[in-house]
Amino acid sequence: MGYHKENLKEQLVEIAWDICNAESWQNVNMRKVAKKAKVSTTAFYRHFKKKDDLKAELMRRGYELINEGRKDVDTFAGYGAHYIRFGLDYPFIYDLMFGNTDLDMSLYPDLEEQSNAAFDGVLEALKDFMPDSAEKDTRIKAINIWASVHGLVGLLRNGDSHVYESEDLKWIENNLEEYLQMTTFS
Amino acid sequence: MGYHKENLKEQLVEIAWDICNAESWQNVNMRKVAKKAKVSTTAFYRHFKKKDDLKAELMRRGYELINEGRKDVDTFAGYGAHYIRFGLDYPFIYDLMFGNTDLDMSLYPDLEEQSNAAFDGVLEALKDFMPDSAEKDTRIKAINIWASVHGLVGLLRNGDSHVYESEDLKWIENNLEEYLQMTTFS
DNA sequence: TAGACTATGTTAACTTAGTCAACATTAATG
DNA sequence: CATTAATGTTGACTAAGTTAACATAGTCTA
Repeated sequence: MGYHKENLKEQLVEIAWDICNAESWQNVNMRKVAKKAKVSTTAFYRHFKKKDDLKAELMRRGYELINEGRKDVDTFAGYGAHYIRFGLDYPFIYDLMFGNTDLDMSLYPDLEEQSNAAFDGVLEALKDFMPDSAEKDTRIKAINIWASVHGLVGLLRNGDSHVYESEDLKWIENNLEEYLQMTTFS
Repeated sequence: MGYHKENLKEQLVEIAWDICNAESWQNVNMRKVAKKAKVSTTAFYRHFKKKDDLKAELMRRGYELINEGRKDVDTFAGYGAHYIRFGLDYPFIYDLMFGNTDLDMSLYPDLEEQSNAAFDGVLEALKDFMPDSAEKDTRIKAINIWASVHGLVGLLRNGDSHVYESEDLKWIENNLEEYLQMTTFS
């Protein structure tokens, strides 16, 4: 309980992650985070330059988590399902990662790296899956899959509208692999 | 130049639209909007309950714009391209509409209506396009298209990453219809 | 080991932004 | 014309990000 904390930076990130994960990034603010860590509001600024740095770090960890998890996946559809489940399991972290255009990723190389790794994963897996396909076709396909996976998460999360809340979305959610087969390799 | 303005509410919305469209919603704030309209900061509150109401109105207009435009489209792929182009032509309005989970649409029925209309459009068009398909398959397909269209806009906008900024994205952007044919009806 | 340099925390305060309350003025209505 | 409703303004409050000045702890070297 000294004046200096054990590993404050890590603590702050974890607290912020927890709040963001539970309540969305909008509910993460310096004063709240600091209070939970039992330090002054501004202690944060000894470890980060600005709040955006914290955001970037949360995003980076999100990608890291996705990238780790996918090592266990073998089928391609299972792969897509893995991404979708991440979006459903960590909805607010997911928002931060993909619903966000205002952060300049090039300012955060570590983040950019994880982000690229995530997409590369799709591409590699797809190459294995359809080895005979022309290089370009494979890449276009990968883009399409990436795109539709992310779009789908959005739909699955917004069950409020007339059309989406139909049986269909529930069916899709419970049959992700089959859905991906259907739509990707029809 | 009286104390009362001609149609202040409309003016405020238009100013906000312009700022948002040019610089993103983050750069829209009451003081700036009020200044451009040459009224006091708080005049806004005579016409809206809170800032979110303004956001909802911009979103609603975005959907309206999309829904109007699609009446001119006939081919199905052209239809998808129409959505994608909207995302590219009005990137920040698009962000507001689709990169946003924190607004409870059910609080804004007019907005919800336009939003539903947008999705219904996809569904109807698809039914026309593949009339022989089973009802459910059509709906699933519509969801997939909706999802991938939105995901694609995100990719097309983030040309910063290694993988995305490849030729592929440029090719897709210039050949939206072909891309949609390729990936949707392969 | 003393002194000095660096890292890490704290306090107070500044700034921007959303919003409200009290008051002022114009418009509308009986 | 008098009252009321609508619309604007001023001033102020609050929340939140951030900075500057100061304080303490840890480290490293003479």
